[in-house]
Amino acid sequence: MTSQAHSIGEVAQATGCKVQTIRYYEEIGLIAPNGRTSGNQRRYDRAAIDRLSFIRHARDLGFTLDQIRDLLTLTEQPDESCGPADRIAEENLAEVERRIVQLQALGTELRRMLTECRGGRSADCRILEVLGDHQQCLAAEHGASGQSKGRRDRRKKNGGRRRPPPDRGT
Amino acid sequence: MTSQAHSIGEVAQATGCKVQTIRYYEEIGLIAPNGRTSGNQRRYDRAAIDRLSFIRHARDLGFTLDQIRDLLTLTEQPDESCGPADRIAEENLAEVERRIVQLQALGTELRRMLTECRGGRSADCRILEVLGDHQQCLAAEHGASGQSKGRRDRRKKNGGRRRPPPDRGT
DNA sequence: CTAATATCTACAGTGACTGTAGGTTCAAGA
DNA sequence: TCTTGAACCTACAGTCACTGTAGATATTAG
Repeated sequence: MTSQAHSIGEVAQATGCKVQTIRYYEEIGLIAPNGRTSGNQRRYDRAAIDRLSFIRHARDLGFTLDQIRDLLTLTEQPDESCGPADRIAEENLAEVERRIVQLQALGTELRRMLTECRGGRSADCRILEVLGDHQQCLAAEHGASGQSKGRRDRRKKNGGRRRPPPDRGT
Repeated sequence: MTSQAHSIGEVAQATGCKVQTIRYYEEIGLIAPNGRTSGNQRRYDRAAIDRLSFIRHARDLGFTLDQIRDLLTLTEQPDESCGPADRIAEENLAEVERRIVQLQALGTELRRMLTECRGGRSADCRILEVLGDHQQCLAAEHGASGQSKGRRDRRKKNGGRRRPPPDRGT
């Protein structure tokens, strides 16, 4: 009855999430363990595993964590209309379709570049040439990057250095 | 002077990059200004604008900055074979095609979820049901996509609805 | 009891930027 | 010449959705 108490490792195994990812989801408030052992280790029940499976599946389907948060709220209100869930899925589908169109344009352009350039010197390379001159690009409307913008809370104080400049004399 | 000295703002205008992005590219060693004014402001010539246009175009076509770094090196060695450029483009094309296939599977699944669920209570919602149970998912092989996009406000159910998409324009 | 394994916290790092604070420089108008 | 105010400067934090590390502690099998 009392669904057994699973360790975080078992939950990770069962859901296909990494241990760190589960802890990360906890940090941002998506899931919580039922409790802890006397030695402070997390323990989860069956419901937590289901919740995590839901999250994982939705992530695989391209939902953002914010969208998933909303979907999870909906599952907790079974008598409410599921219109919001519809809307989230629609939003997501529209985004997926936009990205497919974009990627197809990119694919076309890349294939064209590749068929036009087969060997030779860099100076004659169609790839480099096309990249250097957008005029030559057939896919006038390729804007590939899926940028994101969003927020979430606290943590992280970063001072990370990047790869140092290669220091070629310009 | 051969080529006029442009401010970073003019270059941003001309290439469609943001001012910060240009400074960021400088930080990671992709471009550098020709020099600075006595007041320490960056000045660019025509070649820098071309280089930045190249970068921007390649980014739009889905190349990573690391790939772009390699492509730029190639443009500086016009007598070398352009085989490496070919290979980078091929790599990119393969990745693009992989993503298209995945996104198409996602789209199919989302459309199916949406057509099966039209209104009703959350408790009966096919979307939430399918997400909760991977068995019900036709796209058996929708793997960790890593693709996502989204932005919205505040975590934890606030009412804050979406801002207009701040997508970087093309 | 010991050794191996699992878990804990806290933080840095990823890619490709974007945003902010607080100061400085530049160019145009009075 | 002086004064605005826009554009610029640096330095750093923050974004998404994690992943990886270090060093300490807990649990478990033998």
